[in-house]
Amino acid sequence: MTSNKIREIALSHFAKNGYEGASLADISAEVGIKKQSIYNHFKGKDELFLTVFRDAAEREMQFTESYLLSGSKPLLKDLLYNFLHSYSKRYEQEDDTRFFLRMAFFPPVHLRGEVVEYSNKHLDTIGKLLEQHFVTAAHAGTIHPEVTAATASAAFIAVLDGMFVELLYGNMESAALRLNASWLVYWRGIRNN
Amino acid sequence: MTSNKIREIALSHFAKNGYEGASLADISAEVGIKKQSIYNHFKGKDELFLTVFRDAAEREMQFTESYLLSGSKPLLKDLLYNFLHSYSKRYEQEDDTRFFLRMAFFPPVHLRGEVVEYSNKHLDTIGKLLEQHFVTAAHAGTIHPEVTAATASAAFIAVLDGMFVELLYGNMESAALRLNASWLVYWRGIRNN
DNA sequence: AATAAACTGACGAACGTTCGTAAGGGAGGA
DNA sequence: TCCTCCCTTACGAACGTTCGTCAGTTTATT
Repeated sequence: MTSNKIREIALSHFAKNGYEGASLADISAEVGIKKQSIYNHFKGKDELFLTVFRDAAEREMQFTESYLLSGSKPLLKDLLYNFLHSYSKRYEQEDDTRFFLRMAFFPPVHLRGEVVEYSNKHLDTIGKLLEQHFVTAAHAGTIHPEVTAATASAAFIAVLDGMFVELLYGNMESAALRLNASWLVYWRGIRNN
Repeated sequence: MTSNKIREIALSHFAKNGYEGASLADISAEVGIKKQSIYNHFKGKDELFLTVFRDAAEREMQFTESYLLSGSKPLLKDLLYNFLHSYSKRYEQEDDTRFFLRMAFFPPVHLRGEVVEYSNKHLDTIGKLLEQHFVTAAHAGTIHPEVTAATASAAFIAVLDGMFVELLYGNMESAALRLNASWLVYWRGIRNN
């Protein structure tokens, strides 16, 4: 399906060059068609972008939920640690995450509203899913009483974002280094004993 | 001086819209001149951008050094905590930091080399300046022996970046909330006792 | 025969850039 | 003081290019 091919390639271009930096000419060239042919599948650049963005947002959401909704209840320590590593691997392999992250930070001005809405939804979901685990862990005494579930959750998302930054800015290796350091300090900071 | 006015306004436009999103027409209009007149002061868009970027990078560097080179040696806890808060306030008030951060993440493709070079220099400087304080603190027994100076430093920069993300993506209030959480967990994670 | 999806061709608008030109001010000599 | 030369800075007009978009036509599939 050409439409899907356009989606895929458009996503990679948006991720790499941003909305303004990505041109329909370049995208269509890589697809192997003329840029005018894109209009057989999408009304215009905006619709193409929003379609691609919504798809990516949904896949991000699904990944998160599939991880944090797990019926099995692993140890908090394992859950969090694996989540960080899975997400970093995901970032490395999937254009989705790079694209989603870049657009969440710097959306095209005239589509800002829609983009921000989806981004917030995603963050809220992560936050709520996490909080459940932290509350459970707090009751079980896994977390030090000085650290509330809300605090542990907020700090964890900060660790996640810090990892994203290093992935965006540095590379896999430097991100792994930072992740190890962040995780060591973070877990020491919230654990009980 | 018109040249400086161009610099200032160009910086704010680059910060808000990115390199491709900022047009010489918009910039010059806000300055109060025609876009052709910019060429009396700069060879072109690239030179304007690089000039502005180098200036911003230098000011960022100066801010960092003035803070972390302080001849007086405050307590590590105070130094770090105040640094985080000062930087968040700086981000709020200065276009410099927003601009620098955005361009470090997503530089214009054809100027990537130069931009990355300056960004790395800045990060290295922060890292080295921090490491000194952490080494000192480690010798003084302020930091828990399980946490090396390098680890504490890397984790702290991650906290800083996490704060940047929330500033970029959220707002001052949400950033303050996250900062409090991150800081509480971080300090618990590295302190001795 | 009908329909989807590719094509060619052209459009106005915006982009960064270059040209020649004119206004203004300071320096130096008559 | 006046005149001239030069330098700076602004301008209008236009450049070639690229942008996203629209209309009409051909090709391929069913």
